[in-house]
Amino acid sequence: MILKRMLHYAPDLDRVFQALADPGRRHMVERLSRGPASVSELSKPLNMSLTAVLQHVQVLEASGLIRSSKLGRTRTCSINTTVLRSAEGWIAERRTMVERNLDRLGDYLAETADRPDTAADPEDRQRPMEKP
Amino acid sequence: MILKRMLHYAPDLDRVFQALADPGRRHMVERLSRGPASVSELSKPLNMSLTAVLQHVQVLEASGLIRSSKLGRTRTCSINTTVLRSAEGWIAERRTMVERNLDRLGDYLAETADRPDTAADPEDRQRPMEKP
DNA sequence: TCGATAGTCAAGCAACTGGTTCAGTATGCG
DNA sequence: CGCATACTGAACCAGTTGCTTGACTATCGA
Repeated sequence: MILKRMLHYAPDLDRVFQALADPGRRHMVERLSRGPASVSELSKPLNMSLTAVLQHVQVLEASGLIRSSKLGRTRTCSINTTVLRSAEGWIAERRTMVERNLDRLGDYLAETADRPDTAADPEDRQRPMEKP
Repeated sequence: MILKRMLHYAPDLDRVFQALADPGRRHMVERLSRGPASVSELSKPLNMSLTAVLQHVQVLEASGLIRSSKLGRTRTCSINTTVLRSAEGWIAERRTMVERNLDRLGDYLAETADRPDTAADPEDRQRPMEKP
């Protein structure tokens, strides 16, 4: 087992989310999630110059989302699941935190309710301060 | 602010990931994941003008990640878990796709291996085309 | 060897971003 | 009332992004 770098490396979420914010780049990630591909393969469905596609590849690679290596004249790109997982993890942590707090609020409301005619749908608890 | 109704909307991943790409905005999301907050509360740890914070709030709200409503003179922001979940879902789908394909590749390699001295660490299968 | 293929580099450009300041408006409170 | 709070709007500005074109290098295959 190779324990090289990135064992406890803080992935650069700025760059990762920035990379995912472009539809063309998401398209590339989607394509690469089905297996490795060359730069020109990635460019085919994308209606832009190869130069532009290469720039997107560089953005994705700088974010760590993909890796690439050149063999002969073709550069082959593939996805790095680690970074994908860490972006997913950041969102998941915040989401579960929100849900946990909403549940607690729900419990609190249930406990202190004298008149139980209040809303019970958890989604409705997201705007708890809208009425005077 | 942006009162656009997005009821059965396809969440705009461009805007969502773009919103998450800024550390200040992620800080706000993190804060809001612990409960609703006003704009000036959000601004406190952020070392920038209130105007700037408000602009970030507008970006987050346009992405659907947060909602806000004004009561008296204070605007209270809260997180929308739905959009958070859809961003998480997009990443998760790609990640599981990658992992599924890596597993299939692993199985294939295991089946066709005459000499079983090849690497077994799944992470190493991410660069499968580096040899002629 | 020659031409097609695959990528790379550099420069330029319009649009977008993330901040600022200044000048408001509306509300809460003593 | 009068002052502080909390936000809002408009204008401006430097830096970044997402492309483009044109010139160039390197490799593959007949």
